[in-house]
Amino acid sequence: MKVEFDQSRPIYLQIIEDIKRQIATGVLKPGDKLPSQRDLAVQLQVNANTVQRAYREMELLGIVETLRGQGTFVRAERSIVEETRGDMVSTLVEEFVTAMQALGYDAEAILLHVRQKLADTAGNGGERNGK
Amino acid sequence: MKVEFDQSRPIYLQIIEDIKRQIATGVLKPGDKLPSQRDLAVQLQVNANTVQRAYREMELLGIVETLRGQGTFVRAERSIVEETRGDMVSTLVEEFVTAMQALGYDAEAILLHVRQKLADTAGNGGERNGK
DNA sequence: CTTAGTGCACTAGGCGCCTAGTGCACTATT
DNA sequence: AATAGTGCACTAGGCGCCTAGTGCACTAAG
Repeated sequence: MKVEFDQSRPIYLQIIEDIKRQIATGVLKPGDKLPSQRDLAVQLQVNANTVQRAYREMELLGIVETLRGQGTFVRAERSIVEETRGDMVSTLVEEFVTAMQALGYDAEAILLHVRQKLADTAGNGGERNGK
Repeated sequence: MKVEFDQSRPIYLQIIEDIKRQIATGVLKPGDKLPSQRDLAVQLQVNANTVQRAYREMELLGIVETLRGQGTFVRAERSIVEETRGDMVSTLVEEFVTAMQALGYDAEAILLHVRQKLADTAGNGGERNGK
């Protein structure tokens, strides 16, 4: 697995975001078992304590559930999955639009840039199945 | 001035981003004098050394120019201003689109969300003068 | 020359993130 | 009972960011 972490942000937060994304996209489903703290630590080439911290935080967030001696599992009922997904999207869009407006772009200009980027991506093998 | 800093990221980086944004949007123009390190520190309620670090970094980036004993000035010739602006937008759009795709959204869905957000913002007193 | 404003270098310490290592409690399997 | 896998707590240390404070060199204005 890839180990790319943004050097300027806490790793444990990035681990949480990654797992939340996997839950939101259905890669991880309710009831699924997460890798053990030790395993994920090896996989991400990170210290076990860092993974431990990420898992603990997610437990407090109600995203996962821990069974001592057995492992950590995706707790999310349907509603929570969708809520998580919704929250992530809202935050993303919110921050993007705000930042673009702060740079002086109006609605049209923002949409234009997004369309352009999407067109580029579609061209470069970044083919996405249309569902 | 407001002092809101993202707790999870280095303050000196956020100071740099803010100033780059001001340059990109024309709030700060080539030749303009930045606040002195001490003044900005007071203004942002941050230690002078933190501002010092931000200024030093920007000097290395070629964004500003320092005249010992006089102050720090926006160095950017036209070309650099536009380049800075372009870089910031590219990065923003790139990261936004990538993140949305990682969440499983296709082009249409992404555009829809952006349009929706823009519509909201336009409605809520977030009125932007049409230049 | 004196004074004020500036950039800049330096020391010292607090705090959070991360690493490293150890040990214990619990569960499931054998 | 023994073993392996798990979550979890604890200690110790390194490092980066930030704060706090001081002093020096340079520039401009009086």
